[in-house]
Amino acid sequence: MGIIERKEREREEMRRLVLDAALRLFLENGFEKVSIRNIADAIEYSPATIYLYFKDKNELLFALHQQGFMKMVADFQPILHLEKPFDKLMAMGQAYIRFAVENPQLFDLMFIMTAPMDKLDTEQWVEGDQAFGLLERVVTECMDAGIFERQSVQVVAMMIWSSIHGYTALFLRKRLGMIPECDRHQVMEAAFSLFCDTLLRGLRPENA
Amino acid sequence: MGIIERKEREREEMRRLVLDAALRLFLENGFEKVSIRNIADAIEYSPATIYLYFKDKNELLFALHQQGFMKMVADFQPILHLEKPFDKLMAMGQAYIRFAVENPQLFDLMFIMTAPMDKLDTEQWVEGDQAFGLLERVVTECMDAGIFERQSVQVVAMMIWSSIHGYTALFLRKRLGMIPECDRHQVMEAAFSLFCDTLLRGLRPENA
DNA sequence: TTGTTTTCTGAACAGTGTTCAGTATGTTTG
DNA sequence: CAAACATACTGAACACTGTTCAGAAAACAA
Repeated sequence: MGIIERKEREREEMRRLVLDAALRLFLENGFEKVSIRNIADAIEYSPATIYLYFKDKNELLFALHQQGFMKMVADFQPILHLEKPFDKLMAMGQAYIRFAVENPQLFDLMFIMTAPMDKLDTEQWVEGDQAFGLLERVVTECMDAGIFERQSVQVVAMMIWSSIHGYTALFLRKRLGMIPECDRHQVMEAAFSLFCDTLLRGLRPENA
Repeated sequence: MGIIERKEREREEMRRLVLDAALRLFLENGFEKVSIRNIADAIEYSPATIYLYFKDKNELLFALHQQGFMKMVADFQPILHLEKPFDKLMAMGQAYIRFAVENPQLFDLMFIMTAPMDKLDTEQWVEGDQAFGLLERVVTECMDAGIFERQSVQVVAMMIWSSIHGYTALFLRKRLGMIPECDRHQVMEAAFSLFCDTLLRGLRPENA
């Protein structure tokens, strides 16, 4: 009786249909301007149907947030094959920023919007955990290579992630109005590069 | 003819009445759950009346965002009288984080939400400019005191602000799920303190 | 073909931001 | 003082939103 398996498959296809349409609309029009009714129209179903496959809008957003993480992890993959640990670290920072600039809506969903996070609350955030794990691994490599002084990997990774995230969050939410439009890109790059230098100098072992 | 002046004053009082009620409701119930109608009910006016004093909801949010900056600048005032420049810098960082934790709604409005920012767009963001100026001044003092190597004040200030902002933004938007609840506070503090040390070591003049 | 289960939908509910004609109030002028 | 004007306010409506649910339609089982 493969019939229940086919049903399961059809169910998954329907979820995909909804998610693909939703993502397309979100990327086209931004989040504020896309409603359940819009998505339903796009796939030619009734709005009520969507609620047969997603508990509510937040669950739909959370599914897209997961998709965003899959894309991000895929984007990061090539970096992990670089040789020098510190180059890896810098490349990851740049990739993070680039991901945010090129996929602002996804990034928003992944790291800024509250909505998709409301459903899990105190529960473990596996997507974030996985991505953070990547960073921790590279930090560990930097320590193993003697580039960073040995100390809590978690704390160092946290500091680095926060710093990179800060730039991107402020940029995406248009909080860089104090820097003239024309200089902005330059200042951002300079600040990133300064951060890398500062890390290198500030975290290196004392006897180096 | 002080009559038009009185009208002007009454107009300002009405704006205050709306803003005070709005802020109270926002702090009580969060942003998502407060509507123009709620605010109108609270001050016992019709919803339409609010539109005589604010162009739309975004303008109201922007006014509250300004109020948030006034509070923040006031909170920062005592710090500016500290003696050692680097102590000032650290105190500012801590004050920024503390402000965010103690006034999450205001902070949201000031630095995260897109809504209040939509109205000015490319225009100058005077509130942010002013606050950023405070930071730039302290960074300059650190350079003058020989604690930091001389370089672009703007870039250094940018780097520091971004880093501190990163922590708070991730924390407020519940993106620290990979750190167990119990350790979180500890890790955050450790990361902040590590950042201060890293700055000190990474930005000090070469010959020191 | 009948009965049962699953999948879907129209219509409604309670809410949102916003507009506007019309009323009520306050101010100025003849 | 009364008429004319200006300002302040509101009820009702518009076009939306997320969400629910009784009942129609389709798919499956006997």
